[in-house]
Amino acid sequence: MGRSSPCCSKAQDLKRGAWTADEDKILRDYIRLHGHGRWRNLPQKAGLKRCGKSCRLRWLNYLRPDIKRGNISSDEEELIIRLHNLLGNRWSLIAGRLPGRTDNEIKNYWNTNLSKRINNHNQRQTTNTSSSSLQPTLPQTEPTPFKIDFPVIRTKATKCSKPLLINNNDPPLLLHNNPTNNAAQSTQLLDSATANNHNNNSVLSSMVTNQNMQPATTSNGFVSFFNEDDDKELLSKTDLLIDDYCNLDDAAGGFHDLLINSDVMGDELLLLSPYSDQPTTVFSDDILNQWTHSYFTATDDDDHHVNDDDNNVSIINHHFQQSND
DNA sequence: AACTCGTCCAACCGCTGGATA
DNA sequence: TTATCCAGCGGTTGGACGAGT
Repeated sequence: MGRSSPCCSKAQDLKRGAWTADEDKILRDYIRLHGHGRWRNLPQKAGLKRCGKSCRLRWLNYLRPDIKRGNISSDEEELIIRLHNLLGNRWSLIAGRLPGRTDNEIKNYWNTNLSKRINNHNQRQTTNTSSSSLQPTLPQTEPTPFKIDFPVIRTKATKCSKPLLINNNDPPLLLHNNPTNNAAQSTQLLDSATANNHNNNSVLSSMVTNQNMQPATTSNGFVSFFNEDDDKELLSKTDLLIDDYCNLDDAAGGFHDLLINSDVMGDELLLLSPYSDQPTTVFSDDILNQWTHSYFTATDDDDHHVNDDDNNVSIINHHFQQSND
């Protein structure tokens, strides 16, 4: 793979620094007319003396219509902390769980607010525990910062562009990580499903598994749920995360609960990720079954909820691409 | 009022890896 | 198979701003 030539050559006399309102308007108007993408050529076409990267960043972090303005709420803050515990500095993944927030915003918020608070908190905890066991506990009014001594999930997202349609009458697809279920076979399995089910409601699947994970009875990675609104919705294989379509507040067992209770998974099997020197969190079949069952059989009218009987749900167990290829 | 210092955050930079010719 | 394009990611930077002296 070659390195790209720098798109923002300093010799090109491109403007840098803060954007003006005029530039914003030009970019917004251009994207409104032509859509975004092709960032490299966009400035020239739009008449902006900026590099494509700069335009892209300005659009994504500021001009996008779905950007959420205003302070991070306490709920959002708590979610950021919990997601950071699980994902580490994967700002884009974290941002993906916070609608309207950008990775840059979350990263800045973390660096300027949360990391300090958490450091202070941990420092005080260390002091408390080292000095005396009779030290009073921290006041309960202390905001949520805490540190779960729990391994960060390291994912390796795999981008797939191949459209996939799966029969909604088929049983949910569950890919286990086991020695016979490597990435190629998973792809084959899904492609086969694709070929057999092109007239049916869509469900998105993903297929990256790790061929060295054992035992066969252990599932790891993430699970995503998909409901279908249209009869022929077309989705693409892509990288997924837990709760892409889950209600975070779902008391029946959504990701929120999983995050809140993540420390209870300490008893679950931990395996080494093939591409990281850090342990990978593994959800046992029991947890997955319990979680998915309660989720599927939840009986409210939320659009995100689907009934187990409908089979228009696919369970996708995925992630962890073999890195030693 | 002038200066210093710390904080915040928009923007930049280097890099990665998938897509494609 | 290789080179290049391109979008995206995460770390870093630097200017704006407010608080303190």
